[in-house]
Amino acid sequence: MNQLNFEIDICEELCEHSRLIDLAKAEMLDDDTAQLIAESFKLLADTTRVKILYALSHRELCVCDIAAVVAMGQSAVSHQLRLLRGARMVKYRKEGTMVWYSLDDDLISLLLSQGIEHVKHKQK
Amino acid sequence: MNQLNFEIDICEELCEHSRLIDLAKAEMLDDDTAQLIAESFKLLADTTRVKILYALSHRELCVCDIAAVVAMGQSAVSHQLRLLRGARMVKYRKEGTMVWYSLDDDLISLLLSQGIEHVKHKQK
DNA sequence: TTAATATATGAGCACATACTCACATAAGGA
DNA sequence: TCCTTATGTGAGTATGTGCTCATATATTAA
Repeated sequence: MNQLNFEIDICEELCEHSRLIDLAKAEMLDDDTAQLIAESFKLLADTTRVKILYALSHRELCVCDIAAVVAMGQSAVSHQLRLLRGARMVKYRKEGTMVWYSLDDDLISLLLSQGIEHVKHKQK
Repeated sequence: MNQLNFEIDICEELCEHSRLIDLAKAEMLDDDTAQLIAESFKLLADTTRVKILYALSHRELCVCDIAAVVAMGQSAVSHQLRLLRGARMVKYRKEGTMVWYSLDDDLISLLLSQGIEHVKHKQK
């Protein structure tokens, strides 16, 4: 009688539905995983980086080309590339003084295109 | 002789590769679209919101249940739900004084699971 | 009406982020 | 060697973000 977990969605105590909460808690992502996921999305959550990744999803480009394409300064682009490199979303190869960047894997490109889908869908 | 667009990837002037840049510029997302995409990802770019959306991807929950599951105050959760509502990532229905939230469409859940895939993949 | 409960929201604050500017580094050519 | 070019990075700064706290709103019950 000390357990009151009815199998119905009725407010028990303080509005909380213990059964639903227990279920949801049991399958919840742990803090570290949730944070890693958030950090991945964070890298896709900036206009400049979206443009950079979108450009790279079509072809390899060097830093100053990227700067020209996204219409930002070389320094700003370099800073962003550093973040993307850190998350291994882009890879690069050096050729003399130039550095050519490309996407590190296809999942990024897939995520991006689904973001685009989402936006189109929400615009109706 | 005033056009120097060789079909080779050799640095022409100021390092920029005009042909690549022209191609990339031609297919580049316009500013508004890139910003909408970034704003969508921004909503997935926070640990608390990731947890909320993940919980809602399994079942409908009311506000205080969500608060219990993600271990945050009701106010904090309410603020986050407001953002998610604004982007139509979640929908809700009122039942008395309670409000039940659920995901607005399956694309969000798909995006989330691909974010999770990405993290798993990068962790090797 | 009054009280209780569930949710929403405005203000304030601490912290994160994305630029710019100046300069560092690295590779090539004269 | 010295100079030029391509890229990287630290510092500073303006802006954005996500919480807490207090309070507002809305619904239900007494």
